[in-house]
Amino acid sequence: MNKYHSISAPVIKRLPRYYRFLGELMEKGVSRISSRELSDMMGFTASQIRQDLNCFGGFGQQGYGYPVEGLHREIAHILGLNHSYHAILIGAGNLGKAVAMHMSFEKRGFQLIGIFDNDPRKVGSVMKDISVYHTDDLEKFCFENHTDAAILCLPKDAAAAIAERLYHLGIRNYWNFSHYDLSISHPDIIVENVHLNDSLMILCYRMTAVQDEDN
Amino acid sequence: MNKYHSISAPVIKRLPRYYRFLGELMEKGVSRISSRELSDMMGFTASQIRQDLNCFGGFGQQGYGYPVEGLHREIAHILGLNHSYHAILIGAGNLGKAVAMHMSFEKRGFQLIGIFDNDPRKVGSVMKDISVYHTDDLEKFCFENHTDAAILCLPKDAAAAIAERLYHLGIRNYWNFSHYDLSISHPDIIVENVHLNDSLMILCYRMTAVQDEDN
DNA sequence: TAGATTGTTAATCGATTAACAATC
DNA sequence: TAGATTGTTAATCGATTAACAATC
Repeated sequence: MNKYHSISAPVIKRLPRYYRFLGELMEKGVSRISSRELSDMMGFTASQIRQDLNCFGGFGQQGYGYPVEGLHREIAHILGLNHSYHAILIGAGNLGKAVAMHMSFEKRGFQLIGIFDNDPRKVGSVMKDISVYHTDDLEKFCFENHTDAAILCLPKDAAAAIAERLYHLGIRNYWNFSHYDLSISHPDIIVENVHLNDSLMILCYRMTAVQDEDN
Repeated sequence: MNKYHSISAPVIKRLPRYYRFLGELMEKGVSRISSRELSDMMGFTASQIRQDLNCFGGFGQQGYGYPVEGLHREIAHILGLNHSYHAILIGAGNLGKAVAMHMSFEKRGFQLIGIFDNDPRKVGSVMKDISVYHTDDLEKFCFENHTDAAILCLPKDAAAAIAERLYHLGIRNYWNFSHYDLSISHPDIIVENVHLNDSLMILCYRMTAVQDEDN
């Protein structure tokens, strides 16, 4: 059984933010911090910060606060950043290329081990030391290389078919940039979605809502 | 006063998803749908769907359901997708290029009117019919062109200084891909964050949590 | 009219905030 | 010891779900 049994989604979503702020504090040479000070920095209440951290253990010390470096390390461990999950990326278009080049996978618990595309002009090239293979070779590659997760950077129509093949290959973890809804067909998979369109529409809504207010 | 006064964040976040599913139903030629059927498709409860929609008005009909096309159009309007907000994009690296090329801004209430970068090799080029300018010309451009929003696709260190300049130019709406926390300094701005690192870490957490469970 | 399904109120559930005793 | 701040329980707040009357 997971030692952090059934942590609620809102708490988990805040963990990376804690991790980020603690990292910044470390860079600034701050060695200890109280929930109150963190609260001022981050915009969460001090109470919430203490509640969140206590889901995982008592990392602080009464009358003193939290040790910045220790807490940073603890959260890294909670997030599982010490892992090196093998990930493949499907779709080497603009978005796939950006994800491959831009992300520090190693710092986030992953290692990118292969990139796939069905454009013959891209196949055989190398991005960030990683070879681009043809999607036809997906099965071959996955038999030869243990693969933990797939990153989907392809259009919706292509995503459905590829997802089916990946599932069949035993891959159960997905970072999904496509607009295809993975979790509908297979309930036993873990999907983290990045829906850029949704995000942009939410910005549009908020801009519009404020404008209406002014009238 | 906004006619959709104080809609809660969870409801707003679900709107783009409704919009997406209704669009798919339209493509399939479905003309009406009940909250129950939508519930099965989308994984929300029927009750929640009815509650959500009723925040904005009674779009359904008892005994019949919701008209797919009408509801789709209504949600587009609620989201403000009929607008054409002028947006500029700062940072034409891999990520910025992907965002510029990949997104259908027009369908999401925006129009991309300029791209900025400080790399002289990029300045003067054209991406998707949009010119790339030097960041030095930001002020000049914004004086000459009405600008509603800025898309930040640059590294954290650069983001802080640029954000300050943009704020000074009167830009209050941001789609932020950088790891710089905009909202801290200026509380009067609207920021929609896309934190890819956070998203990847959450995937890592969930993969790790499941693994621990198995032991 | 009878069946279906919404709109809406009431009940439940969960997350956040407040308060304070424990303790460094 | 006195002051500060955590860990934790209790109170509040808000979101989701259930139920059902209204009505197409």
